[in-house]
Amino acid sequence: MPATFRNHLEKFIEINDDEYAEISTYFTQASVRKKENLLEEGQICRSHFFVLSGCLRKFFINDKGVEQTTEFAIENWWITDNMAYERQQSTGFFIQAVEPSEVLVISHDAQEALLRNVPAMERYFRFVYQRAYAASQMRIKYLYDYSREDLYYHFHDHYPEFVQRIPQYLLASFLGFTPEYLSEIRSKRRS
Amino acid sequence: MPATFRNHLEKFIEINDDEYAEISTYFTQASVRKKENLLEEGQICRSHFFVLSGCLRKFFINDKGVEQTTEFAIENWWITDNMAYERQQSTGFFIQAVEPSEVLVISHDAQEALLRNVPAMERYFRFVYQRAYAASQMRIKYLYDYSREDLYYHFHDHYPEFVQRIPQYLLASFLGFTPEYLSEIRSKRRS
DNA sequence: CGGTCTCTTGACGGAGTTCAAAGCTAGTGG
DNA sequence: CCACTAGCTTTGAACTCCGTCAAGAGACCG
Repeated sequence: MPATFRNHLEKFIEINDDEYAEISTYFTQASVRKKENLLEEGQICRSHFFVLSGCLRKFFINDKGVEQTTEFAIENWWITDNMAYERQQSTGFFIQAVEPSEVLVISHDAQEALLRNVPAMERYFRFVYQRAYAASQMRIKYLYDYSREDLYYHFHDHYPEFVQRIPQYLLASFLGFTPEYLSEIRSKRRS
Repeated sequence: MPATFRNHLEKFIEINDDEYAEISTYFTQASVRKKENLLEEGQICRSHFFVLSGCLRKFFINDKGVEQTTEFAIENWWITDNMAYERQQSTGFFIQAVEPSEVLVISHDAQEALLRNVPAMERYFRFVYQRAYAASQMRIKYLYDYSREDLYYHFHDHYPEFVQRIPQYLLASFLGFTPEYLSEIRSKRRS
């Protein structure tokens, strides 16, 4: 496994060479092409993905047949359908590469074993979920607090490099409105 | 500390009497009256609350001066402003008792020490945050997928005892719309 | 170059908000 | 135990944000 993952782990926990060697045995690595799916609606959600490079998104298809993006994952983020993963049930989501990406993959069984056998990883994942939960709570606050227009400007100012990186229609999908309305917002400020 | 907390812990981890005795030393217990605040906007968020009985809610006040409820916590749920708690920063939220409640309180410092000294609690909190994160993700999905009316019926069918328990205007606030609109929705079905 | 994918523009419609006022309910004190 | 008040819920009218639909203009890739 690439050194970037070890560096990432060491931001949270201390590990020695032996431990890292053991941790490595639980993961596999995969390359995904743009638009390739790592998870599809109806499948059992067996894997948890860690993004080494590139960008993934999670989306579902609503009753009008429109893709609704609920999450992006870039370098050093974990992504899966956590509810379906935890219960090993079928998912309502797709996980797709927005860019060509490199990911680490761990199966649910492997993750359980890893947590049992390497206690430091309990601590690591406690941090990961704690931060993810806190971020998710703030996201919910913004969804309540901001208008669609405000959401766009907030995201635009907070993650400018991200707005550069992904197409507008995915950004609109993530922010919960239509590409047409995003276009309207952008034209307002230009004038 | 009441046995209900030990029962709750033992759904996730195994602990013996000595461990439970140690765990107990990190917590204090508090009674809160209806409408009493456990946290107020502008304060440093120092505590994490576990609800033994009763019901708490978390809300913020938006730019129009309206209270927006983002979360309820009933028996066996944890609640705090996780982002502010983690960073020991000032919060933008209030946490208030909806009903007379009994809570366990742990400070940030105490929680850190507890996690260091009782490894089983790393595992416990990993579970807690993992589930909370998964639930939060599903909540976000619903916010994207459902109309306000659908949100009401979804909540109504999924947590009927909860709809009984809390006043309508808090439910409207939690679902992200006005009491007037909730009233309109309800009158539709009655006819 | 040709075709498909992405972004823009404008007209119209509908879900949900705002404001105001009146009815209802529940807690409180006398 | 009743009466009063404050807080909660309902109703209706006007308004706004944002979605839908349709059509055109760029832009990217083979």
